Amino acid sequence: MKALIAMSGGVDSSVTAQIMSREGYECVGCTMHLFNDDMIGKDISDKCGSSENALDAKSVTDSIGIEHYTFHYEQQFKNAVIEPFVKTYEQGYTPNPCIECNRCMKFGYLFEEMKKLGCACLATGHYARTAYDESTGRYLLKKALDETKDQSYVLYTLTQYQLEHVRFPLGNMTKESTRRIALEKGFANANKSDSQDICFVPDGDYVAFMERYRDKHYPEGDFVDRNGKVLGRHKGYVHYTIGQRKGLGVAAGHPIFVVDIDPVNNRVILGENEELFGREVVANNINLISVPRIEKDMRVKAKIRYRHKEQPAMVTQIGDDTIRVVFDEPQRAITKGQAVVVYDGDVVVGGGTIC
RNA sequence: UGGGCUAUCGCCAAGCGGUAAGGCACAGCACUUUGACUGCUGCACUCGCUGGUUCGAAUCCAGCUAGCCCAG
Repeated sequence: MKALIAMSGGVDSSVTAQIMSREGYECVGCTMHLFNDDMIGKDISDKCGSSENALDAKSVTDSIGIEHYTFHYEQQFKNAVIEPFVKTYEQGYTPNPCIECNRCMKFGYLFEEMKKLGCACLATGHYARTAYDESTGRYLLKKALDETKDQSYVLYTLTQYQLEHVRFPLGNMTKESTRRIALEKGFANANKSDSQDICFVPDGDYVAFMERYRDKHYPEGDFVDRNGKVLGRHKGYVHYTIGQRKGLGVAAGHPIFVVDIDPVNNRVILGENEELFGREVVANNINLISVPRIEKDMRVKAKIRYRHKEQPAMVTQIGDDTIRVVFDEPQRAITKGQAVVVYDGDVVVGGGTIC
């Protein structure tokens, strides 16, 4: 059986290819080329989606002895990930580009390639698991066995069809065992550090990226408190996110945080930490996995950001494309643009974009 | 111009004769396939300036400078 392996050039996806190959799949490795250096304007040599990584991936496929393709998706990536990313910030929200990238690139365009190449499945290096629920006839997305590396949060957009055809060989492994395999196999990238930051913003300065991309400067404005009292000047509202403390440059005598962003008036509202807590989250653009629809209130655990520790909550479907999650305890910095993902034990029920 | 008050790190602020707390901001690191949060570390050989008293002063005294308040 033929399998397409999505390879970023990192350790995880390399080991994924190794495991799939060892399991007897006829593997084809591939790497997506997502952006060009001139677009980034910086050295991106060690980042996902760059040319350098395609070479790392190629060295691994060579050592395993499988084919390797590079797909050029610069335009698709720009339309599907970068543009929405920039637009979301401009709306005063905070995007999670990894989720869009998974939805549109890895499980969108790459899925098309999988079919074109006659592959039965696509394997990626995500730490998550899939399963089939006999009783409901639905494919499930489950947390990784190693919960500290679990990435199911960024995969909540997967459809039944995608779940049926995706493989996550690392889902029941620990990071240590993955790295050990890479070392045993002598992969060139065995000791490469984990990826982090936004792949197309390698220096972390996403605003500088946005200004290059838009060829404009986001104007400065006022920091104000709830009463409109000016507390200082901000560098442009797109620099900030709800709950942010660092980088404000406002010495209030005590820690002060971004509690709201007003893009229309180019104002950033500052306030106390306590003001950041809320119990209710409404999300749209939802994707449900374990059930076709949430018929009645469900007791769940939910996460409102990637590194959020899941919290007990009640989820209700309040529209065809909308859910409401009410946490037992108030959660800090519920941020529009981020995703809320709900879990029933190890199983991802679904998720949506906080609005 | 008379009277009073205050001058300590970028901001706020302890200190009251014994050899510069703390908070905020800032920087670095850790954490991390988003942005944040968080944690750890660092951050005034010096207390507006100049003299004086004292074994020893940011702390007492004098003058100067600056700012604030009251008076005019």
